[in-house]
Amino acid sequence: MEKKSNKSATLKYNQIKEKLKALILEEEIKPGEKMPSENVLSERYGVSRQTVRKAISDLVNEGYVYAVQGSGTYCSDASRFKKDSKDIAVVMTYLSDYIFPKVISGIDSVLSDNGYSIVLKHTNNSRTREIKCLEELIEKNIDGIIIEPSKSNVFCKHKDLYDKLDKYGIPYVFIQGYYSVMEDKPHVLMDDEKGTYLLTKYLIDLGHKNILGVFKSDDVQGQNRHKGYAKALADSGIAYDPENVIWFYTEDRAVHPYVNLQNMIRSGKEIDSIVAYNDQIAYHLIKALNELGVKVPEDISITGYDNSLTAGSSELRLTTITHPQQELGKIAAEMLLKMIRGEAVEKRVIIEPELIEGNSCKKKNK
Amino acid sequence: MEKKSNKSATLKYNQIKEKLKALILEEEIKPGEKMPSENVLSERYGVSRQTVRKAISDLVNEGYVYAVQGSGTYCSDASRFKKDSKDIAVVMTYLSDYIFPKVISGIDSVLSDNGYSIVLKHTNNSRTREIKCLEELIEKNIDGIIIEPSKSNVFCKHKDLYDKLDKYGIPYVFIQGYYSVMEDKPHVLMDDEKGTYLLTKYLIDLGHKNILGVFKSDDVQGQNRHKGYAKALADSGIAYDPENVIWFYTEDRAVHPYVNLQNMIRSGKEIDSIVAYNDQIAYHLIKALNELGVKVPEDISITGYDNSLTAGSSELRLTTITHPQQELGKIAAEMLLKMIRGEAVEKRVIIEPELIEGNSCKKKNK
DNA sequence: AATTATTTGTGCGTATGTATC
DNA sequence: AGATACATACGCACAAATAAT
Repeated sequence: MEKKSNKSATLKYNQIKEKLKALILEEEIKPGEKMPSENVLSERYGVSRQTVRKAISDLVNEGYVYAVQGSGTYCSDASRFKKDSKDIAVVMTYLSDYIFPKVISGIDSVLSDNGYSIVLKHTNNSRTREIKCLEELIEKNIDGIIIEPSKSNVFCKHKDLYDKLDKYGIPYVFIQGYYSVMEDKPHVLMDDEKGTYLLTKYLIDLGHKNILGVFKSDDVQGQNRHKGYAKALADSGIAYDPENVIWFYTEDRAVHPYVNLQNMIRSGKEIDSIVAYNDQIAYHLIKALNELGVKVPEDISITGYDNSLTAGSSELRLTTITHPQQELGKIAAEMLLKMIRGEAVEKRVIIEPELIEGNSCKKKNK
Repeated sequence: MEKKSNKSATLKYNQIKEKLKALILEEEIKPGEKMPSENVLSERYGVSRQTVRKAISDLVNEGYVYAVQGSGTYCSDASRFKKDSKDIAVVMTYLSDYIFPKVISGIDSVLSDNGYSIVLKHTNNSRTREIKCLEELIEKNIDGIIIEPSKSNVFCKHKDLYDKLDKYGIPYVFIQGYYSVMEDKPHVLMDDEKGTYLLTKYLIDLGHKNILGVFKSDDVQGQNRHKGYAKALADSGIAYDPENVIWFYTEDRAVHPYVNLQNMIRSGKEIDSIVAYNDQIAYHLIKALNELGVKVPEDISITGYDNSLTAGSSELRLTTITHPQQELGKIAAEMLLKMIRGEAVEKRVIIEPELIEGNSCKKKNK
């Protein structure tokens, strides 16, 4: 082995190859810049043009340079070096049966037709896992990324990874949320604030005053849905009461809102309606209420969010907000394709929410 | 574009390259076998040795052959050619929110931990699209495939593609169904027959006699669920009546069962219960019944299949069969990993069904 | 164990083709 | 149109590794 490498160092074409490689690695010649011509090199190093060609041919195969007939040999820039993999990564927080399937099928409907495959990843809404995912994807040969940020309310500490993506020319689109430090990066999202505004207003119009809000605290969606709730109250002249809001973390979602609500009911707190973070939580809360003998919508009205209910035949249909998940996936995929093609895209696409009336809310008779 | 490809075909070294490549692909020269020497080739094709060398050099770079100085040039064996991509393809029929999310998260839970990524594909349950998918995947560098066969009841006409996978050493596992011509290939499935057997028996035990069966005709699941239904009737001494079965095709699923059932009811046909192909169809049928003023379970009992209901808080809970989709995904992924490692696996894993009692069925009072 | 033929690898020379600027 | 640069193609000589004698 050592003998071989010693020997290989004495080969003329290897010597030239190493010299050229050094020029590139030390950035004497920068990406996109022209290399010296074959004739120049053969004269400079006193070897035949064939020998120079062999050295360059190796460098081409290794991806350091590329040759254009009639023009010259050029130092590779990352994008030229990279050959299209026709793979696009989709990084979601959860692979649950909640909104993920519709988003992914929206994405797929656009990408399949354009010959792309989807590489699926998920982060469990954990920052650590998101970092691991991105690192893996950078290793791979990926043409672009559609990513749902994890815990998007917490400050983004891994901007360097996104900078790396920029450097490597790998385009990416955020969906459902975005990191505030990168608000100039393309993102597609719902107007979450407006959604809960509509719901809360709807409840107020039905005569409700003691409206409980249940929101997730660790993503922008939760923050925005809370804002819409508060704004609707303010606009209707109802005082905002922090005691009327239950905050929960992703990790808590299975027990915290459930238990808190039951405690409130048991303590005799006056609540006539609930604006829930999403449909899943709403159903969860309904269960908690039913357990205590409180009927929905007779005793308490409740609203959801995302219109995730598959079974429209179920007797209790939540009043909720359409979350055109498929549309969201489509738009994100189309933006990414444009970016791959080098076309310009809008930095921010906001999808308007629409209220879907179910039978989970009732006019308050006072 | 065309000009370019025409030109490249006239180049001598490309001609020789293609001839050699053909020898390898048609297995005239098998992996590990010696290629003709440069001098032999130069004489055989009437070109200079340098030209032959250029052709071979390209083949070396592309991985088809490798050269040993002083000895000769040899045909690569597949394992030498292929480097692990750490990608596994999952080919599903639909990316719906039905059973897909759970299966995929089961698969992911195993593969992520082992450093693999999922490449997601779907076939829309179309044979043509399945073929296109497989061809795309063969082009890519994939370590293995988990595939849900499309319309698995129809005879498999594309076995050659699976043979190609075998030849390339790409392992694959079928889930949810399998092609009968390849029953020796690993597959993981539910005991669908037993599932409907349990459901039908359950209805019979509640006193039902006129049990309508609604089944999908173009996959093995549908066939097997029908078998279980028929067997339960036979075991209980109830005559099987073809008039009591509605068959539908994938394409029809949205209207055919719905309309047919309504026609039956309108015509006054006596039906006291329904065994539906799956939960989705069951909910569909419930809607059809409600539209005609028929109540479930008061007037007609109904069973589903797959236990897909997310909202356990809905008032009508289907009596259904657990479809441990996550488990299914896990098992398939574990099998595939073993196959990649070259370990032996069971050819057939069958997951036992279990009845989940809801409130969609009622004891018949006669 | 040494020799020899074979085979690939290195290096150079020349001529012509073809794309680019 | 012409100069320049890379691409193809053939030729030769010798080196280095291998395999068979």
